[in-house]
Amino acid sequence: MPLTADEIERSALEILDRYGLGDLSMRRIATGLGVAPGALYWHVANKQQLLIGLARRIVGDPEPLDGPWQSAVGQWARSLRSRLLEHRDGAELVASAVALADPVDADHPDALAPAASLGRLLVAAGMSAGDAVAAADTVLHFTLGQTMAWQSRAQFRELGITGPGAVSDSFDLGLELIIDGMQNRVSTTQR
Amino acid sequence: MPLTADEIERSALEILDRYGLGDLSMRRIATGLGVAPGALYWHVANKQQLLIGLARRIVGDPEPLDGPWQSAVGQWARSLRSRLLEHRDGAELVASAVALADPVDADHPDALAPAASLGRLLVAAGMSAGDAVAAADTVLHFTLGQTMAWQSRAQFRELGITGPGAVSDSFDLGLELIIDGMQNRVSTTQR
DNA sequence: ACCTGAACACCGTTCAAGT
DNA sequence: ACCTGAACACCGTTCAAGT
Repeated sequence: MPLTADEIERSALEILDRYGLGDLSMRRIATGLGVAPGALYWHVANKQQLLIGLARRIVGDPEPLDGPWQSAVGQWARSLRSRLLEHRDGAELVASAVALADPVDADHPDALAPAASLGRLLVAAGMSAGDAVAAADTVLHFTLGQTMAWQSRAQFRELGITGPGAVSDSFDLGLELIIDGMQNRVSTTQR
Repeated sequence: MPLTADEIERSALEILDRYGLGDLSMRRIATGLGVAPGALYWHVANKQQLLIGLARRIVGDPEPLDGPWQSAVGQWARSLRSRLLEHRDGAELVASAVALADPVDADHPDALAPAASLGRLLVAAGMSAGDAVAAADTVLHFTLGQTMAWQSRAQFRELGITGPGAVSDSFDLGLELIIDGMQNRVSTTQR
């Protein structure tokens, strides 16, 4: 039976997890599927689009967020972070896909815009639309960047290039700091 | 007269600015210098190290920061941002170099750690060492991520793939939000 | 010491031709 | 409709051999 885009993406994710982003080539995916390299291009436009598809899979659907907005923001960020950490080079892949897929707004529901749900939550909590977008972007970029650095350090450690001993994980500290900063926007804007 | 590492880096920066990160290959740099590809490897360990060197050049030396800490933090971030925007794909290049060069701490003064000076400033302003590292990292990752997304959107726009009209620049909003969040850490820790 | 020539082991992508 | 074979135009890196 014929190849499908879904099969290609699943196979690509396996290579990513086992060998890393640097070894994720179209030719390797094709070999893994027992197919000629050119065959992939019947199902997938090009490598960039394939990577965006992988990023979408890694990020997944937004969790339902409950409780007061402060803890919902924390939940959102920690959930994104843990999804990124489930795959080798997950943060790096998603960070560049977010930039590439960027036309990120409203009318383009297909965009890779994980912060959209967070933005809506912040509006519901009392933020202006502009502040909510900026605040959601802040949490998103912080999470992607911090996780990317953390993950690449972790991979160095696995290779024994230990560098400085356990760099304490400052993710939660940074996250709280951002949530604190949001407080003003919510209470200021609320009537 | 012989080639130097400095010459190679300068030549690489020109290619970056004119053709972008995707076209920045060792072979192209060599051609630009009128030299065989292998010649570069006498002066530079490999492409990764060369990219880290470029990132160091782009980031440059820390500006002297003055005034109250709140405005110094703003200065720091805006200065980093404008340096990233001076080069095509500057944010993307520096973001990945920061992750790659990571063993980022103390004893390794050669690391690409632009947030170090910011961390010292925050300690001087009254933060604990741990909070200062986390806060500086937050500003750094936010700045890299936001600028990377902004820059790639800007490049799409140049190609006419306009996507959504002028997405308003939420950099300053996000930055203020983070600075607000820092306030608590400074005043809480201060005696 | 510094560089060339030439090779090795790869890439992404296209496209006629087959089934 | 879906895939193969084969090509095109590239990569990063190594290393004997030259000067």
